[in-house]
Amino acid sequence: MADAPVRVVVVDDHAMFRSGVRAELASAGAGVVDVLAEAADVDEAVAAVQAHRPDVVLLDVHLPGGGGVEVMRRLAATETRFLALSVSDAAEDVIGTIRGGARGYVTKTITGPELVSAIRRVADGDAVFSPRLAGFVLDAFAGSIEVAAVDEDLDRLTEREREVMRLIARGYAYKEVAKELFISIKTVETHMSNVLRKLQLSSRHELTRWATDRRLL
Amino acid sequence: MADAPVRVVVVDDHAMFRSGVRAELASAGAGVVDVLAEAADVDEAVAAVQAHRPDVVLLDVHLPGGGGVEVMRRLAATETRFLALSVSDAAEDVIGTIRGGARGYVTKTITGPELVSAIRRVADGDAVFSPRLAGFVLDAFAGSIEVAAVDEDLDRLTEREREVMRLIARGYAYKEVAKELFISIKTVETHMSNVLRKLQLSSRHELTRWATDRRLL
DNA sequence: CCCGGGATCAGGGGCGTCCCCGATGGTGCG
DNA sequence: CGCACCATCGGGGACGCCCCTGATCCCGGG
Repeated sequence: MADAPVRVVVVDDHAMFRSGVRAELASAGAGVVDVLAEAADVDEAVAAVQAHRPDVVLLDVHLPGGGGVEVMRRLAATETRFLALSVSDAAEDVIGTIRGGARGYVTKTITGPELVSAIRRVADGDAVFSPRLAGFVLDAFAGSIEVAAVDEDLDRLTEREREVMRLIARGYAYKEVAKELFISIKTVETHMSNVLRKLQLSSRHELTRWATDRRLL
Repeated sequence: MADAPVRVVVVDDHAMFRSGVRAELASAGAGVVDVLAEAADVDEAVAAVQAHRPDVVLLDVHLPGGGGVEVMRRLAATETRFLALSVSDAAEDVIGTIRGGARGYVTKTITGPELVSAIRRVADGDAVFSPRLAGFVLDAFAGSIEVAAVDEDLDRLTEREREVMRLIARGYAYKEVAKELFISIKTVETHMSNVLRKLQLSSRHELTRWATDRRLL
C-alpha cells in the first residue's frame, strides 16, 4: 500500500470536474496519488504530459480539439498509460477509446476511493473497467468483426440521421423526436426512412433491437 | 492449488449434460473436483445431498418437481453451498435463485476450467457470477425495493398475458403474436391492453424498455 | 454554373397500435 | 346457482408508423 505515489495528469474540459477529481484524490491521503497538472483541451494535454511525464493520464473522452483519442494518438510514442473517464457508457465511445490505446475506462459515476484504486491498478499495468462496461468490452473484442461492420453502416448515416436514430431507438415517437430536434414530423419521417434503408431494417422495433444489441444507447 | 478435493453433487434433468459436466470436471485432474453423485429431479437431489453431504451442489434452475429453488428450500438446514448452473440469464431466474440461497450463478456457456474455478471459489465461500450477470445482480440488490415491486406487478399478470407480453417486448407485431399463440389478433389486443394497464405503461415501446431494463427477455 | 447531396417540409395511403364498446364460454368458489 | 375471473373474439375509431412522390433551400465540387 505504501508504494511510490502515482503521478497523474488530469485532462477534462470542465474545471469544476477537475477540481472535484483533485479533491477526491487528495482525500486519499498525501503520497498516494499525485496530481502534477491539469489540462482542458487536446493541446494542453499533450503539452502537460510531455512536460511532466506522468504515470497515468486521467482522460476525458469528449474533449475540444479531437477528443481523448486524439490525445492518445499524439502521445503514442510515450509510455504513459491512459485511463478514460467519461460520462458516456455508449459502446461507440468505449470501444473507440480502448482501440485508441486506453488501459481502462470508468464512468464519472465512480466514487473517489474507487477512482484511486482504478488509477493504482492502471499504473500497475492492469486494465480497469466499470463493472457495467467490462462485459461488453470483452464481447466487442470477441466479435470485433461485427463491430467493424457496425461502424461501416453507422458511417453511412448523416449526423442528423444518427440523432434521429438514437431517439427513435430509445422509444421516442416521431412527434417527440420532432419537438426535441425542433423540426417537423415529416422531416423525422424522411430521416427515419433513410436510416431504415441504409441499415437494411424494416421497422423501428428492429432498429431498437439493432441498437441495443450493439449498445449504441 | 493442491487442497482437498471439492466434493460435488450434480443436479440436472438432462443426463447428457450431467455427463458433460462430469467429463469436464474429471479432465481437471483427479483430486480437484470429486463428483459424488448425480440427480435428475428435486427428490433425487435432496436425497443425494443428504446421503453424501457435498461441499457444493451444482444446481440446474429449471428442474422437474419445483426447480432448483425448491431443492434449496428443502435443504436450507444443511450447510451445503449451491452454485446455480442454467441456460437462462433472465433476471427472474437469477434473482429468484440468489434469493433462494445460491452462492453463485453461472450460465451453461461456461467452459470446463472456468466451471472448476467457479466451484472452488464457491466452496471457499466466494460468490461467483458470470461476467454478464454480475452487474445486474448487484443492481438488483442495490435497488431491491424496485425488484420487489416488479415481481408484484408481474404477479398481477395472468399466464397468458405474460406470454403475450414477452413476445411483444421482443418486437413481435400483434399479427405475429397471434400466429405464434394460435389466437386471434383481437385477443392479442385484449391481452396487451390488460398488460399495459396492469403495468401502468402506455405503449409497446415503454413495455420494451421496461422489460429490457429488468432483463426479462 | 450546373449538379449532387443533405436538410427541410407537404400530401396521401396502407397498415399497425391502442382504445372503446360489447359478447361468449369455461372454471372455481361460496 | 350466482359471481368473479379468465380467455376468447368482434366492430369501429383515433392515432402512430412507414412509404411514396414531389418540392424548396443551401452548400460545395467539378
